[in-house]
Amino acid sequence: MASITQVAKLAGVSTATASRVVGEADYPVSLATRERVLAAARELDYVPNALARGLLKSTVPIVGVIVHDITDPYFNEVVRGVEDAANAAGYLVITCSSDRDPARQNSYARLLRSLRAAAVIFAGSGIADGEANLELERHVAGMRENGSAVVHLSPHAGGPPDVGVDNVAGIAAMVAALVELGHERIAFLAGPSALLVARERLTGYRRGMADARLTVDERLIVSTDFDRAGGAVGVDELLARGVEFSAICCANDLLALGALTRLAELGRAVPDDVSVAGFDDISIAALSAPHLSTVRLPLREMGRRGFENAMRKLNGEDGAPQTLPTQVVLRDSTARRNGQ
Amino acid sequence: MASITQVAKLAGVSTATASRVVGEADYPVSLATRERVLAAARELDYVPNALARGLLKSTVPIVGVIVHDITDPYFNEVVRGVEDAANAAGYLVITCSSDRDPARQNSYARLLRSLRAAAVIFAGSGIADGEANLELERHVAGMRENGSAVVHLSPHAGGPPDVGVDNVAGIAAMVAALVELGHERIAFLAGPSALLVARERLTGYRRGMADARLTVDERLIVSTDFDRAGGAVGVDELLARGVEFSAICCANDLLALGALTRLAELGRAVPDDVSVAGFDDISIAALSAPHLSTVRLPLREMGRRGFENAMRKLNGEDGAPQTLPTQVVLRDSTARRNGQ
DNA sequence: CGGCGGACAGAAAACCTTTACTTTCCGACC
DNA sequence: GGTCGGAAAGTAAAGGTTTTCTGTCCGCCG
Repeated sequence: MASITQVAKLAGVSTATASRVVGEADYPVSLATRERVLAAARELDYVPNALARGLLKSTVPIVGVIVHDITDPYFNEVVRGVEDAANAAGYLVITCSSDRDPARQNSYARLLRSLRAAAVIFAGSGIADGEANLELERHVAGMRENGSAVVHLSPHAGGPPDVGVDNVAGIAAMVAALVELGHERIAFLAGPSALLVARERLTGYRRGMADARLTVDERLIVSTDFDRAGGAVGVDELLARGVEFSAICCANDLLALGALTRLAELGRAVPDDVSVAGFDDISIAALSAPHLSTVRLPLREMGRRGFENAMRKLNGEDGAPQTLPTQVVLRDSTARRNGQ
Repeated sequence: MASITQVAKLAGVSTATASRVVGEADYPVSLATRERVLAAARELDYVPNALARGLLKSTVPIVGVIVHDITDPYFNEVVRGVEDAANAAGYLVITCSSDRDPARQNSYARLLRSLRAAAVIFAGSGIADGEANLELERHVAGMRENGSAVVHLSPHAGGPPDVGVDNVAGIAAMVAALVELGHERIAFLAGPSALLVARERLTGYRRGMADARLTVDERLIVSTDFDRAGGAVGVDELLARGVEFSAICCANDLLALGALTRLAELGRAVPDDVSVAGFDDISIAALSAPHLSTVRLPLREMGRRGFENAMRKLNGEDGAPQTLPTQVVLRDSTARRNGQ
């Protein structure tokens, strides 16, 4: 492949001059010379070597996004937001699905570091795992030392996110909406307790119940995986406990969707027998039968802002944390409590 | 950040020796020396610079995947497959959502080229756009010249895919299944005619009809976008044409899902009034109401194989084309024709 | 007419690794 | 004892780019 040396030779100039032309440097080059270089570059189909440039600048226009699973609608929406913003700025996006495995997350962090990615965005929630987090912290420190930006979109071991939402208020608002519909015995499918974001959402549930002066029956809270299967298991567990409830509030949409499926299999009518609410408003939430009531998170916007936040950090600006708004959207999976 | 020079200095050896230890080269290094180097590397938190290494080898362990939209379940499933295989081999994956815009696709190709990515996988279908394809061909040639592998998972301007499915046979099989259920007036939502894969699927429809000795009523074929909105529009168009049909076969699941929604709005019962079939079997196909009958494509497997094919090409092996099997899966959106 | 500054161009260093080529050393063999 | 060979270590070049530092040339001012 053609190098700048070859372009320079063909144009009859030094590599310095050629570099200044193709790199659009702020340096005077006469029009005639410029055109000759451009012509040579076109002729040789010259494409600058990002590795050489990166070696020199010790960073490359790549931003890594570490997610739990790119297949999860929550994450691919966020990634798309990052991509849109990154693309406009000439950056490429590396996606890394860690499957919530701290070891895999660390291995990704190391690869991204070895690549000198300009920024790394952690889209998923932090995991409570002291050992692994120690190594992660080392990598994060290393990236920062190298001048790379590190951005979090969810609560993590090091504190609150750089760009995020108020999970506590969001869930509390949904609980309030459920209470408004006459529900008092509200179950909560909480997700994995090791996930920081799940913990926040559980806190939101407690807060919402407290705000409504309702006491929390601990048997109504069940820890689950953060996917559809978890939703089904959660419903079964609730039923097995034989505890009464008229609504199920879920820590995310996937759980709610799983609950919907299981409830249908069991012949429980939603929303007539029981109301179900999700959280996140992933794209398929409006597609289920019945359409899912949920709390909308500006997922794509979070991705965009995450990238912008990274750029600000790269420019030495302060990248102050931002909290984006959430919004309760009531569709068909919730209804006024039966018998009211 | 620590360089190998610093590691070498700390360990009291030459950079060559240090490199041989950390790079796990096939070269004898005494145990004592090895341990000293390793200790120094650990102490300095040394992470090799992939850019410097890449500059030397003129390739970097990155594979780019160009998709139409990472948010589309079809593509994120494929990407996940690539990622799983790539990850196991120590490669990172760059995803590029082109939104079916040839210009954007080209800009991605150029960036990937400038990065000297080891391989580029085109997951989406080629687009019939002579002008843009010319530039794309230049980029592809440039990559190959650089020793990078280029893999296609869908039909493209240059021919059939390296790893793909038989779209014609797949759709024909679904048409046969519909015929088996007694349907004769089968409509077809064809997707965008500029998309090569959509053309193949249309051919499949014609083939299926011909196999059943049914004549094709051209008014039953409607070109649409390749998303849910397109499915709704397609249904409206069919109705506007006032043409009779008892089943709708769709060129992909998103279309079918959109058709399902629109049909429900219109009060047409599925499958009692009309049967609906999709194609791809994306993860949400089993979630709709009613559950969608469709043709299963081994999406994740295609991603995995795509990566493996790339690796084979990189190793100079022949990366012969593979066709993966498809399978008709009948769920609840199709039924025996009314009145039979 | 001497000198100065601006516009333009080039030479060379630096970024970090890997590896082909040397060099050194030591034991073994004739 | 001299030589050969292999193990272990080192030297230095190369890969492509950007950028600092030097020049050169020309017009203009005093």
